[in-house]
Amino acid sequence: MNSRAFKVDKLPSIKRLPAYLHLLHNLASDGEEYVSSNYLAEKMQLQPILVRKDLELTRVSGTPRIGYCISDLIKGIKDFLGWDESVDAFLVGAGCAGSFILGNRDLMGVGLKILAAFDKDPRKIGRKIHGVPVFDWPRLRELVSRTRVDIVILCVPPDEAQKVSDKLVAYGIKGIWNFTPTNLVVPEDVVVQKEDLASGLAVLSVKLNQSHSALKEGTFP
Amino acid sequence: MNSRAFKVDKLPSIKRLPAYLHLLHNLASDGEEYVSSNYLAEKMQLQPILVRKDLELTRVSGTPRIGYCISDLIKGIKDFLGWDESVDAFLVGAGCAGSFILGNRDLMGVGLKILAAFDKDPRKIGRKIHGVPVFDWPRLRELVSRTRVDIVILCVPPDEAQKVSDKLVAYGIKGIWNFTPTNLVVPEDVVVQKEDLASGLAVLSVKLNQSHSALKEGTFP
DNA sequence: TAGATTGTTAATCGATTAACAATC
DNA sequence: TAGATTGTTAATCGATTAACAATC
Repeated sequence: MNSRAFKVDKLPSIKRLPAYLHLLHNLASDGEEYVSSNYLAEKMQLQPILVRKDLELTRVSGTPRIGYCISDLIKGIKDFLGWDESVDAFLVGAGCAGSFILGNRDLMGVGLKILAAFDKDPRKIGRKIHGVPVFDWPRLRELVSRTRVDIVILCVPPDEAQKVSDKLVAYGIKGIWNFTPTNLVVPEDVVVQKEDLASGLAVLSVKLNQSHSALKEGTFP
Repeated sequence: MNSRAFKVDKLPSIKRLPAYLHLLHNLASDGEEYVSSNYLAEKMQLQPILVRKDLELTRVSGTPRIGYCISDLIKGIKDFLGWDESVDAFLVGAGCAGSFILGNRDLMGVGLKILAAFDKDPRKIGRKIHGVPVFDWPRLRELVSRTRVDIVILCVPPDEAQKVSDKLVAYGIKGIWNFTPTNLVVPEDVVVQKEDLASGLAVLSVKLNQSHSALKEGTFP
């Protein structure tokens, strides 16, 4: 049971790495050379010790009194994530979700390069969205086999998601970034990362409710 | 330190609630009345016992041999999240991120109702995006005070995020759903939920790398 | 009744935090 | 040197899992 899901160590730390990367890029473009765990912790609202633990993943070591070398950290994080070279991906379904990703891919710190988008809508085919060409669905098979891309960003309507996923798997795709609310069933050598916006909203809702009632009860500072 | 961040209990469970809700809605529309923790666990790739623990949050109790009453669970989850009535929100910045949310809001299981969007782009103002009217930025202040909305979905460019956030706070907004990569600084009675797409990509990247090397080394089943 | 499923209590596991030594 | 910051080791905390009793 669940042996099929890749057990990855230190998932919470891994999830924080891109945020560190973003801060580090900002610092680097400000001309800074070193950064302390304290600084990163303050910006991200974490404990400094947690930051140091997280950065251990990169195998980069800091210098007491000085901090970590920013360019080393950037390299270290990218290296750890496999973002040293760009991550090539296709986008399937070029609706709102799709163009959201397309519009945000530079925010992801160079990690993501979307080579092509695929859609059924004839009005989109042949055009470009955010600089990425949109192809007709049938061309996906051919392009997958030609280009060695192994991530697909899945942004189709929920009721088509499983069907499309099955095809992607048949074409040899090994990683699916799933933006649909559908729980996909895939073979064990395929990795699915499901993105669920609603869970963020759930957290926000609960926190707001709690802060409201804390206010009412006067337990709030 | 960090006393300012609302400490919320059982965050992982809370994050899973919307996914249960989605499954339950599907089941309900198929005419099902009861569901077992086993079924939900299988769909979401979790252990059944974890599902039962999660559902404890709702205070709904199941019946041995039969399972949980689906409509009770739906009500229980919505109630716990404060989604029994719709969550009213404004969208600030109607770019790609914005229209992504607008396009996906029905997927969130009724939780979210976006009353209005605000943008600086004169071409968008006065039009509707996914049925939501787009207003000029200056009208935000007035509408916030008139409508009792307390969530804003923040989708502006990263370098404007802090400035806009300051204004929102000044207008009395208590919850910000932050889709920018900027680490916002806000007073302690304001809740910020930051959404970071890149962290999902990080997890996917690491899992893919691991599965590749497992394949090479033959450690993969 | 027998068997399936929930719910409770305890055990384990992993993430975060604390304490402090090492080092520049 | 003194002091700031990293890095190590142990402690704590919370989430998940296991075992099993309760119950329909």
